[in-house]
This record gives sequence, structure tokens and C-alpha cells, in this order.
Amino acid sequence: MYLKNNIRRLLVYRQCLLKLKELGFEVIYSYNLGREASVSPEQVRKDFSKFGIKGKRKAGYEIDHLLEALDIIFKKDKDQNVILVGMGNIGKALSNYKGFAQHKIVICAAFDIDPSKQTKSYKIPVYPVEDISRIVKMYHVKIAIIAVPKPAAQEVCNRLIASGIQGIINFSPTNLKHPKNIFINNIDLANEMESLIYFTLNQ
Amino acid sequence: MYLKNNIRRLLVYRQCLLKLKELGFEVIYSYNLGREASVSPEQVRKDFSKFGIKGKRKAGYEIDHLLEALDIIFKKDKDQNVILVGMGNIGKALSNYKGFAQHKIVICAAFDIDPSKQTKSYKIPVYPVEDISRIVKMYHVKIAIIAVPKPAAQEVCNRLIASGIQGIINFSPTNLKHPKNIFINNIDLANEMESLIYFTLNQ
DNA sequence: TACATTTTGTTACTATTTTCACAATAAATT
DNA sequence: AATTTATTGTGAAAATAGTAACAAAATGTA
Repeated sequence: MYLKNNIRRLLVYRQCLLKLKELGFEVIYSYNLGREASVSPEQVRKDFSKFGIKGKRKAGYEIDHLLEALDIIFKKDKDQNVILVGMGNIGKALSNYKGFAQHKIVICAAFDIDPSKQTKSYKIPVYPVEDISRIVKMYHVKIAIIAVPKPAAQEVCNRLIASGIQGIINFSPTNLKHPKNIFINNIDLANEMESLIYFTLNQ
Repeated sequence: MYLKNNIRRLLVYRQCLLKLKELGFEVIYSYNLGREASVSPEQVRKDFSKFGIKGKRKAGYEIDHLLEALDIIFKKDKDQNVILVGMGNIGKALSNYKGFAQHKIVICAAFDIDPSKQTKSYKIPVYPVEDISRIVKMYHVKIAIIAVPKPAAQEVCNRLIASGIQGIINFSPTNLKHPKNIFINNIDLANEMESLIYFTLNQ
């Protein structure tokens, strides 16, 4: 697993900090943030410490300072262009998802094999899959989302990698074969449900 | 993190085994399955061993036997009813998602505050949020999906828990406050993208 | 039947992650 | 200014997870 937990926790802290800032807080203690993020205060301090983020003893952490530090870690100085392949159920939902904008994640183009979906009527222009390479190069895209049906996923993955994509988030419920310098984050919705069910029903 | 990796890996093995079975395999070695699931063979054996699943030395594992064992672990003897709250972008996509059926996960009802969405015209009947408690009790539902906008998520969460829901998969990008006997699996799509971007761009 | 080969199952080892404990220090109080 | 209090930062300990090594067992072969 390359998706280390401390990175994921930093992202959770970020969400919490934005919320707390909105509520008017300027300074926060590891204890408060931990409570908000469902994490122990020691864990919060360790996570920050690991990335050289400093607070002040007795005075906690300045929220703005934390957010700046997190912005640097997650390179939030500029928009991150990503592409989306597959405009079915999930693809459409992702193309409309408002949460990305706040993170400066921009889906700059989508792709589908179905010509009826290759239109400018969606928020995002939808191109034929053959255009992937051209668009990837044009916008210097490094990250792609796979939201195609299972049988098409591996082929799309190969095409993406051949076009220069380096990181893929895969919503197709299949394990993609890929060179090990490519990062893949699999989100299998049914498996996410299953693991929740497992832990819920086994107390 | 309660979502232990070995459980998640078992679910990945399951996907792989179904695929391999479809391809005509009847028996598999830890080496093959590991390759398919991007996991070391030792890890595969350890995972099975931990759950008392046995192979035969020199003869590997029978796929059907593995699938049966996994079905028992994940209680696949009967359908698992779940409810869905929020028929926006993501809610609609989930309500149409075909992957659940193969896992015997059935979204038996959906809920939304918007009366225009409270209709039988979707695949799944959509009720007003006030009906959650009634339906949860009627169908003995234990698991719910939250797919409402961030500001509504905590309130919906509270209502679900009050209605008897024990496990929640939360697509809303916020950390929900909850008693510790309730399981919550947060899927924050923007954070999933962010962590992928982080690992991709930091070699 | 004896021997070689292959693959599991498990134990021992290593690495990583989390928790604990507490010294260091900043702020508040007397 | 001295003392108390609160909170960080970190090193040590504990827990968890993953890797490696190898004996045990099943199969095949001479």
C-alpha cells in the first residue's frame, strides 16, 4: 500500500482546519484538531512533526500557518489538471462534483467511446478516447480518472500510461496491470461497502 | 483506522478469483493470485491462513473453495439491504451502479429532502428524509450511504444512528461525529485525488 | 520405494505505525 | 521575578503489519 495513512490524515486535518477556520478559530491545539478528525492528539503532533510543521508550546498551532504548510505539501499553489475517462454513471457524477474545485483539482477533459456522449453539452468537453494522447500532451496532464466498465479498464489504463499519465484513480472494480512507477489508487465502491459491512456486523 | 488492510485484500482476492474462474481456472497458487492482486505470494498465504483458509501443499488452492470461504467471511448467503440518503450527483450514480448487485448489496430505498426527487421514477424508490426511521425498521437495515451536501451530513448521520443504523459509508467531505460503536467509512473523493496526486508527484 | 520438486503454512525476523511518557518551553498567575 | 499550568515535540515502548526463511506435505519421477 503506497497510500500511507499519515498523508491521508493530513488531508483530513486540512478539511477540519478549513471548517474550524470558517467557524472563526485562529489557533488550535492538537487536542481539538484530533477530536475533530477522530485522531489522538499525539498522532496529530507526530504527523505535523514528521513534515516539520511547528506549533508553539502552550499556544498550539496557528490555523493559517497549518493551512499554508499543507498547501505547500499538497502543491496547492496552482490548479491540477486531470482527465476523466468514461462518462457513465460515475463519470458523470465526478464531472459534476463540486468538491474538486475547492481543492484546485480541475477535470479539464473527459473521454468516452460512445459518440453520443462526445459533446460540449456537459460542463466538461467530452472527446473520443483516441484523443487522449493529444489532450494529455496539450495540457501536460499527469493524473487520470478511470470510470469505464470493467472490461474496458485495462485497455484504457494502457492507453493512459502510453500517453504519459503517471497517476490513476480507478473506479473500475478490477486490479489493473501497470508498471511500478505508475501510481494507482483503486476505489472499488462495492468493496468499500463490503468492508464497512464486515466491520459493522463483526462488532 | 478500523478498515484493516487484510480485509481489504481479501476483497481484492475475491474480485481476482471471480475473474480467474471466469477465465476457466479451477486451482490457483498463491503466486498467481498475488500477481493478479498486486500482492506478494507470502502475503496471500498469510491472509488466508489468518482466516483458517487452507490450500494443499504442492497443489495450491481450489478457487471454488476459496470463494466459498470468502462468502462465509463476508456473509454472502443473503442480500444485504442498505439505504441511500441524498439523490444528488453521487447518490444518483450509486443508485444506478451495477457493481453492487454482484455483491448481493441491495439499495432498498433512497431518501432526499427535495420533494421533486421523491418519486418512483428512479430504479429505487425515493422517500422524504423523515421516513428513514420507518423504512430502516421495516427492512431491518443496518447500513446506510450518506451522499448529501456537506452542511446536511451531520444531521443526516444523527438521524440514521437514531434510527438504528450501525454502519455508514460517507461520501460527504466531512468528519462525522458519532458514537464509537458506529462504523463509518469515509470516502472523500477530493482527498482520494489529492493523495494520488501527492504520491504521483513525489515519485 | 526412494528421491527430487513444488508449494503451502508457520515461525522468526524486520519494518512501520501508533501510543505512551515526559522534558522543554511558552504563557499565565501570584 | 518566581511559580504554576498547559501544550508541544520527541525518544522509548508497544503494537501492528509485512517479509523472509524454511520445515512439512503433496506430487511426480527414477
